[in-house]
Amino acid sequence: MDLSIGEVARRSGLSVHALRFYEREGLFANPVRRLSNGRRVYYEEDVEWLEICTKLRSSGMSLAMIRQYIELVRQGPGNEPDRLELLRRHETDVEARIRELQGALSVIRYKVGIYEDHVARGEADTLWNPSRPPTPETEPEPGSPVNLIS
Amino acid sequence: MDLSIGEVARRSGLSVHALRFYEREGLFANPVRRLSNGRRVYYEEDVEWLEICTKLRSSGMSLAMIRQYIELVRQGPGNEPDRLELLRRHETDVEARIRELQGALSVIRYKVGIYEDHVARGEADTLWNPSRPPTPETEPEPGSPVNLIS
DNA sequence: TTAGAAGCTAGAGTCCGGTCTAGATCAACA
DNA sequence: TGTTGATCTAGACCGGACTCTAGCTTCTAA
Repeated sequence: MDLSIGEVARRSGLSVHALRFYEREGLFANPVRRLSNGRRVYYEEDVEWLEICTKLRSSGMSLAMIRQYIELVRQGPGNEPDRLELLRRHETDVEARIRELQGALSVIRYKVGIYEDHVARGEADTLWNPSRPPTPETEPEPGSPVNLIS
Repeated sequence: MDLSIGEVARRSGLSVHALRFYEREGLFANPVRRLSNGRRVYYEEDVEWLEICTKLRSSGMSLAMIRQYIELVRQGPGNEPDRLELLRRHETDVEARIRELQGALSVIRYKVGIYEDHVARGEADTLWNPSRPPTPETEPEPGSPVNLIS
C-alpha cells in the first residue's frame, strides 16, 4: 500500500529526481508524507495522479499550468468551473497544436514526395540547391524543380 | 531585390537577433553576403528558405536537424537519398507526435466531460479531491466520482 | 550637421524542465 | 561488522532556443 520513492519512480516512469522536483514545484495535491526517518511515503492515488500528470505533460501542458490545476483541486470543492475552464483552455491549445502539426506535416510530405520522385527517377541532380545569386550554369529553367521544392 | 536584416525579420516573423543566431548556427544554405560596410544582405531565396525552416521548426524539428539538412543541401547534388531519409524520419516523428497529442486529448476531453456534467448538475462538490489517506468523512462511496475522474 | 534609427560583435542572460553531485544517513544482508 | 544500496538535502549544472546588453559604427532625414 505504501510506496517508496524508488517504487513510484519505477511505476510512473519518472526519475526519483523528477519526483522530488515535482514535489518542490507543488505538483502533488497533498503534501507527501514522511516516515519517521524522513523518507517519503506515497500511495496509489499519487501514482494515479502522476499518470494523469504525465498525460498532461505529454500534451504540452506546462508545469505552471498543472500547478494551477492542482492548486484548485487542493482548495477543495467549489471551484469546479475554474478547473473546467483551465482544462478547456488546454484542450483548445492541444487542438490548435495538432492542426499546426498537420499543416507542417503536409509541407513535409510534399517535400518527401518530390525527393521520392526525383530519387526514383534518378534525376536527383536537378533538385533544389538554393545557390544564390544564380550563376549562369545554375540558372533555373522555367518550370525547373526549384519552384517545386522551395 | 536585396533585403536588409530588418526587412527579412519583418517578412519572416523572426527577430533580427534570431536571424543572426540562425546564421551563427549554420542554418543558411549559403553564407550571408555582406555589404562593404559589414551589413548583411539577404535575397528572396533566403526568405523562402526561412519560411520552410519556420514550418520545420513549428513541427518540432530541432535546429540541429535543420542544420543537418541544410548541410546536405550545401554539399550539392548526389545526397538526395540522405535528404529524403532525414525528411522521412521527421515525418514519422511528427506523425507519432500527433498520435500522442490525440491520445492525451481524449483523456483531457474525458475530464472536461466529467466536469461539464457535474458543474451543469450542480453536483460539483462531489468531484474528485484526492485527499489521502481517506478520512471517514471523505471515504468514497462505492461508485463515487473518484473513479470517474482520477 | 546632427538626431535617431538601424546595424555590427561578443558575450551574458533567460526560461523550461529537468538532471546530477556532494555529502550525509539509514536499512538489510552476509 | 562491514559493505552495498536506497534515501535524504541543498544547490549546481545542462541543453535548447532564443533574447538581450554594451559599446560601437553607419545610414537617413530634417
